[in-house]
Amino acid sequence: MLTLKYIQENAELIIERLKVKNFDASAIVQQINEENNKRKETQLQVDALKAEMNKLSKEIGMLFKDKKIDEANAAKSKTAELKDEIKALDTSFAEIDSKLNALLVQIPNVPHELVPFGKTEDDNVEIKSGGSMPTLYEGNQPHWELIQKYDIIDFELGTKLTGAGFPVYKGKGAKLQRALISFFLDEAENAGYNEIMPPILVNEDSGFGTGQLPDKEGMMYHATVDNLYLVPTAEVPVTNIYRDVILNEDQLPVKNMAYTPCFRREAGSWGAHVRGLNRLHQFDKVEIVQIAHPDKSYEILDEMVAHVESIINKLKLPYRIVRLCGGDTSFTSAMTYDFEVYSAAQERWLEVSSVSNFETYQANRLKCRYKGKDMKKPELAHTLNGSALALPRILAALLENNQTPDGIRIPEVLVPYCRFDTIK
RNA sequence: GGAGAGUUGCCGGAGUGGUCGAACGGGGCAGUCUCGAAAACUGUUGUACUUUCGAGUACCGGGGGUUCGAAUCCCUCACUCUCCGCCA
Repeated sequence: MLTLKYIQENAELIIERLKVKNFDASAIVQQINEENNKRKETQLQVDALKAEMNKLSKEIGMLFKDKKIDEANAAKSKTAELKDEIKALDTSFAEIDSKLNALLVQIPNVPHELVPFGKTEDDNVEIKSGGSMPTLYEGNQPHWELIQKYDIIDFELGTKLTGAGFPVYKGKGAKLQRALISFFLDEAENAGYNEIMPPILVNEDSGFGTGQLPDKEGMMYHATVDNLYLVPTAEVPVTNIYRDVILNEDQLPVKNMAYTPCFRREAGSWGAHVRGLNRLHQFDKVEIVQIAHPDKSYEILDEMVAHVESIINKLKLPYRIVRLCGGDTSFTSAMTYDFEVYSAAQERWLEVSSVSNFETYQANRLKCRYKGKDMKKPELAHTLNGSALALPRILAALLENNQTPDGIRIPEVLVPYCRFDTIK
């Protein structure tokens, strides 16, 4: 969420910029100002009363010490009224405070000035493309047919064991998953990221810290007996490592990566565009996460984009990078780049990575701060994350784009990991 | 799952009803000394909100309660440790 201070100092700018996200913030900003004024007023009163109470209590203590019991008891009787007043004001302060908080979490992150206006993905701006389009042979097939043909991924078996959207990877399909995960982790390691293997169940506080809770509760699987949530992305546990942490300025940037399975309930529709591997309830992903100095975060965003691009290049997939328009940029993000790879048999672009700078928006919820030598107070850090990469759609594109009448060719970089070069 | 003991600042650790945001030790930072360093000595060292910029308020695992007054007493939840049980 945005900080109160920032909202107060930049109300006009926020309202103007959020139009890019098609969000009218004017009413909420006004309500926030009103609540905040009430809050200040109440705090002023309650603090004064408490100060008086503290003073009285000390005096009573002294009187008892001096054995002036009667005087002490007289003073005691005076406190009752004060106590009631304090209690009442404390209650209304808490109410105002939670109202204010509820308002604050409703304002999306302010988009960066480069984020274009727009409502849907059609308004995203392509900033780069690369790789060469494959020309497939006559009779090529989409991946959902290929996986059956070579018996490497079994959706029906997954349905038997769990339900729709939980595929079973078999034989070379399973090995290919393992190979991709190892390859992605090694690439991230070479780029200076520290490997983390986090829990894949998280508590409520963590869900709140990265913004999945309270609003997007429906996206996560909930283990209700223990009140834990299955992670929708490694971003949640890995970013929450820094919840309530004050880092030293010289520790920045913190570069972590993690492989986890990801679980998404995805209540949305199921149709032609979400066939096969295009949308799953459980999938694998390697995530890169950075905690950055505010002055460096956009430089770092570019670095992260370059990292993802290098991986896709090594896999020799045709891709394009788009800067998301306001309408497509998520609630919490200030700027997001999406990577799409071309799926030749489906003849469409598949989103395989999303790299975002959240600036201080997540950090404010997390209370993730840094402090430098010459700083009086800690400041909020910037958080960034990106998929590097999500497996299923990469796999779909690899299978489709590399199919030949004699089988599916494995990209060279993966062969040492797979220890086979063709799926026949 | 059963029984018991705990949770205090950057770390260790004292504090069982009042002057405690908290002894003492370590660490960090600044200074003295030194060509420099070490040692020694001196000082300093949490976060948040409010502020008429003097200060005020809150925080000793979380929440609630008792009391004029709670780190300290009570309730509750979470976590940690020890023993028993179970177990990859």
